[in-house]
Amino acid sequence: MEQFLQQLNISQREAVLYNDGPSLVIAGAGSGKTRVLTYKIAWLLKNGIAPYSILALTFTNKAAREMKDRIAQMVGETTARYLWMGTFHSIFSRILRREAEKFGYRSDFTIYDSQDSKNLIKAIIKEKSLDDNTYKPSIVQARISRAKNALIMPEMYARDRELIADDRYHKRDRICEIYSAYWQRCRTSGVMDFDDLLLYTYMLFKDNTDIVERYRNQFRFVLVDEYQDTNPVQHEIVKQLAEEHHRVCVVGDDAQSIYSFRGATIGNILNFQKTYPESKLFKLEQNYRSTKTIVNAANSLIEKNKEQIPKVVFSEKETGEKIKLINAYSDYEEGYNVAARIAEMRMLRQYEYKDFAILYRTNAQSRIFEEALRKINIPYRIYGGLSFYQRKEVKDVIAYMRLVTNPNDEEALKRIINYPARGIGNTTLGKIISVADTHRISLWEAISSPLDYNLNVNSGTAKKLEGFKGLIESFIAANSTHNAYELGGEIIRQTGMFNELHNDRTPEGLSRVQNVEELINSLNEFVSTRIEEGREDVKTGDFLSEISLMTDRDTDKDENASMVTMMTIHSAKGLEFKNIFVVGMEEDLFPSEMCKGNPKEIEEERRLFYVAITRAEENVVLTYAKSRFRNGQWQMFTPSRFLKDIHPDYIHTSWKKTYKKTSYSEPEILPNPQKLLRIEEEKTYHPVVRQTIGNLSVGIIIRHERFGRGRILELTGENENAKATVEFESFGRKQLLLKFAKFEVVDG
DNA sequence: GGCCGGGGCATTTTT
DNA sequence: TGCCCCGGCC
Repeated sequence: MEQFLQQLNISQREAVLYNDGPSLVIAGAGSGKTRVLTYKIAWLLKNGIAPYSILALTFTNKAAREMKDRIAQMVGETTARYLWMGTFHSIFSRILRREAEKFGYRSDFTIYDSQDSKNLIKAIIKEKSLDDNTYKPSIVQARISRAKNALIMPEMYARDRELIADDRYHKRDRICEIYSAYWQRCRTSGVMDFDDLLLYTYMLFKDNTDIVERYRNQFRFVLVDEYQDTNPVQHEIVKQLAEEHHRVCVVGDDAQSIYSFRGATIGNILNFQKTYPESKLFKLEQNYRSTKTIVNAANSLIEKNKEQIPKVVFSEKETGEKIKLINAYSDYEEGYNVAARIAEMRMLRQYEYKDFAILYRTNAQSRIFEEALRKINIPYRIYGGLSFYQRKEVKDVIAYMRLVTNPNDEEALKRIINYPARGIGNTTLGKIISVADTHRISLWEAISSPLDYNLNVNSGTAKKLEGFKGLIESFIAANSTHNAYELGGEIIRQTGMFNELHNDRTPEGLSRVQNVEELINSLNEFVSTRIEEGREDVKTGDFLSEISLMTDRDTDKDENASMVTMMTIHSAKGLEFKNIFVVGMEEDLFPSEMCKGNPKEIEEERRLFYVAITRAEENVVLTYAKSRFRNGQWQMFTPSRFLKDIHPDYIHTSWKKTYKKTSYSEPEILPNPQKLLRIEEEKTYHPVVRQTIGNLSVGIIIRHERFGRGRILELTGENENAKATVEFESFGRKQLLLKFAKFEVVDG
């Protein structure tokens, strides 16, 4: 136990050990924030606190998973698995499913992603014959989302003077009406959008004393990561849960709050001590990531912000090199400079490609760097863009699965009612929507009983609708006998999607086939993992509730591949690289033009710059161009005001260093990076032998079909229930049900 | 129902 | 400039 605490510095240890009341842990960049959280949880567990009485909330699945894995290593998988650890959205959707009937939902409600929400909003705007230029779906969506995050229901919106006045000022005074219709439609469809998952949780707790009491009693400790990014609902829910015992620990860094545009309120962390007057404040100020120069430069920058919790981040690492500033005449040249610099640093100082990241303010900037890197054969990887689950063909299959789980799901139904084409066009769909709207029923109900609701279509169309209905019903029936993987296969075959996709021989068509195959594979993996863990029925609904809250970032595997990383600064938060290039350091680009004249937003941009710099361990290179081609025309730019915010002592300006083109070999075009990404690990085939407990003993090495090499730590149970606890080299500790587990013995 | 072309437009996006 | 969305046409 003592040794365990030795691994922490004094302030980390104090933060870990204080658990009697509310605490605020202000964790400077690179100061071991996650470490404090994991050790705190491990400490509680080692002191006999039951895992299910600890609630730990994060913002990404990845963060939750990584933390859980680390805790599992410290206290064992069997304990860690019962922790309530996950994203706000996944934890609360779990609670909402349990309590669904309390607020008029079914426990198998489906979830709209942002695109679904936007589509529905767009549809409502159209149905109301509003001009979609004044009522831009994205703006309306943002406004509704903002309202939900601020606990404002439609009827409250209508009474809110400020909101109404603001909408009127922008000539959008019917937003409130759209909001109300959107709310109603989601309810009729039995779906929730991301914001609903939080809002309904809040209402559930507010309106049902017995329920909130139950969870308050269960969650004796509440921990929240990245508190600077919470919005008002999240803040309120945490308050509801910690109401009685006040054992709440929030961790974050106000200097890294960069999501206010999505409704995050930095005030939550700034005012935490007012919310909980008896709270203790812990500051983690030692940065273990970066050189002194980088930390000092970042400090000198963030000093320029007014609103912040005072702290002095310091580094005990070497001084390191100054930050480099490179200018260029054009964006094209900027790209060239960066590529050349990377090549040079790699050659001269033995860096690998994966030690570099290029960070930019907007995704549009990536192209020029892609080209530049490609020309001199530097492998790269771009984050951002369309995620796997957002691809059309993947969403189509998932839409069927959603409809099976919840036939009332409007957006899922609209998506596939005529895909693959079955002669149900927009006219028919329009009629269905209008009938459904007048009777306040779902589209599915309108289709199911066309006569009851006077759905006025000709007999041919009626037949087609019946056929569609029959198809979905057959899937629903199959869902009770088939697992998620089997049903997935049924869906792509029975609908004709399989054939349709395979007939398309174009490269795009092939990639669509691949994507659908990947989805089916992941279904297979999902099902078999759970069966191995001893679960019996693994249904489509289980799969959906997991993946609807997942993003691409959770899927990617090949983190070892040595490539230069390119991404927006926003998506770089939480990551670290040896060398960071922050590019496009120009006024109107960074800080963004949109922030002009708004000091609060400029401060947020400055925090964004702070995040960018503090990603670096060893070197920071800042670049800017005097002109760039943007929005179809050449524009002149001046250097960003943020460059002057860094104390000049920490910057070395290397004006216009010219790299001779001849010093690099002739451009050989690299394969398309998308392809590079797709190259899968070479799969070696291992004969799969079903094992019984008799063949195994503690200590032997096995190779599992998916988890790879691992050592058996424990064997329990007999026959049908025989289980092995295995410590895998790259997947950590797992429990396998021998009846299903696929592995071979490597070393007896 | 699918394809083509014109017009409008153009931050950031953990779920 | 390039992408996306919509509407018109076959």
